[in-house]
Amino acid sequence: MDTTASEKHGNGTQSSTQRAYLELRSAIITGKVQPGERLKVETLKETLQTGISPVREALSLLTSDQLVERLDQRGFRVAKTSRAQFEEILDLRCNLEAMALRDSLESSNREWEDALVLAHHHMSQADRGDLEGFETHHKHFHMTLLAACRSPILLRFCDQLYDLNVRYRYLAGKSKSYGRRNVQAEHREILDAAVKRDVEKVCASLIAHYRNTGAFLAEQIG
Amino acid sequence: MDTTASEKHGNGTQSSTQRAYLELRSAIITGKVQPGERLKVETLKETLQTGISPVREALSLLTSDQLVERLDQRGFRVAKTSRAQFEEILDLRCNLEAMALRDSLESSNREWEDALVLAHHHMSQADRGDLEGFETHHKHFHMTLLAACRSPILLRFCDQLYDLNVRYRYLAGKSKSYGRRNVQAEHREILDAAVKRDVEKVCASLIAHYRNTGAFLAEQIG
DNA sequence: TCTGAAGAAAAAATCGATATTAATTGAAAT
DNA sequence: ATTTCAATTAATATCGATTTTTTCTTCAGA
Repeated sequence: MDTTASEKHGNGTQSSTQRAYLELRSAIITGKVQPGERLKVETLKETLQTGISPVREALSLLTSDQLVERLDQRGFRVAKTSRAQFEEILDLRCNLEAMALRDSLESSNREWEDALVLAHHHMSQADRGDLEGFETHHKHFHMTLLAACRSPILLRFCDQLYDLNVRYRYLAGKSKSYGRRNVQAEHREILDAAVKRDVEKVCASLIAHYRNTGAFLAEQIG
Repeated sequence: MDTTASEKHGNGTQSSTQRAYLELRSAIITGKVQPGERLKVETLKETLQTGISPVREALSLLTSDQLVERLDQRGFRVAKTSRAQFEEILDLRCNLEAMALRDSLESSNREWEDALVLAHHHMSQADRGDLEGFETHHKHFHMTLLAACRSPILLRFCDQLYDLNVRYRYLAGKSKSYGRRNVQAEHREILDAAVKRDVEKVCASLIAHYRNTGAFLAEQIG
């Protein structure tokens, strides 16, 4: 029942803008709308069952996430993808997450460790068939790893990069099932090293994990 | 005559949203509106001489730049500042710009070198009294340094961090004039090392430059 | 047949008005 | 005097309509 942050005030309402933003973002990440596809406000208004203003605001927000491109006065379109960008994202993630991870481990405490163990447990029990469901847990595990890092801005960058990357996973992985490699073992290795606070080991394992997945996906993309 | 990217199509028009965005962003960075200050749409509509929609879109865009915060259904306000955030930004800039700089130098060519020399020249000739004018040149020099880097996303992060940082400069530097340290010499050192493609030297000089300025500003902020 | 200009159609951007929601004030009750 | 609740006020969020811009189509002229 992850009803997002906007439930702070207690009431279960969520602004139309927020709803539109989340739904559209999900559609882009999971590939329900194609890279480069034109995003017409009139069409989205129908699809998202809302008015023009929320749609435009959602699109503005997605622009900053680099998931949508704004064209002059010619509307919006889904951001294009490329092999080059995929590799760029991979490299950046390795570098930035390593930074965040070092700091996270350094300032980690018991609650963090507990949260991480749980995140791993939930991920390992998640149904691999349900790609979207599994992704939620997978992201949660990786973000929890970094969560103790004291730089919110860096965490935001990592989060953004994660989403950009997941998009490529959906793009490539629609046919082939995800997880023929021993991803489970890699996650386990990361968890164990993290619990031991073995900084160098965790960083190495995490980067290896990303590069492995990356090499596999790059192959699919072509 | 830096009339932004939206002049692509040749006609000198600029959307209201873009105008509002740039003007408001500048007002926040230069401290014309205070951190934490409420941003009422009705008021901004007057100030920016435009309608509600462009104002709201501009605010959405600024939210992603981390210059504006969105409150539930209670509008927007200027992002708060803090000593902690100032230091966070400083550290991040050192790390990310070093990354970008290494790659930029590696893939640099003659045009890049020429552009850098010019950027430095223009900065050194700019009037120090005109803070805003000088800032334009200063930013241009630092961004040109990184410009050959092949990771657009990383460059975007650096750009964003630069702006977040400049805000603190304005906040601190309104009274005391900027440049009592020998900033000129530091820039010169960076330029020379860059032209020589001495990667380690440039990175060291750049980081020293940031840390010096940072220490000075931190003192002002308190 | 090709080129280019004019007009028509489509879409985006913007505006003003309405509906919702939160903040404030003041009165009543403890 | 203080707290609570209700009514008022203010501001946000949203919508439908209008204006502006771009794109598409058609038709005249070379």
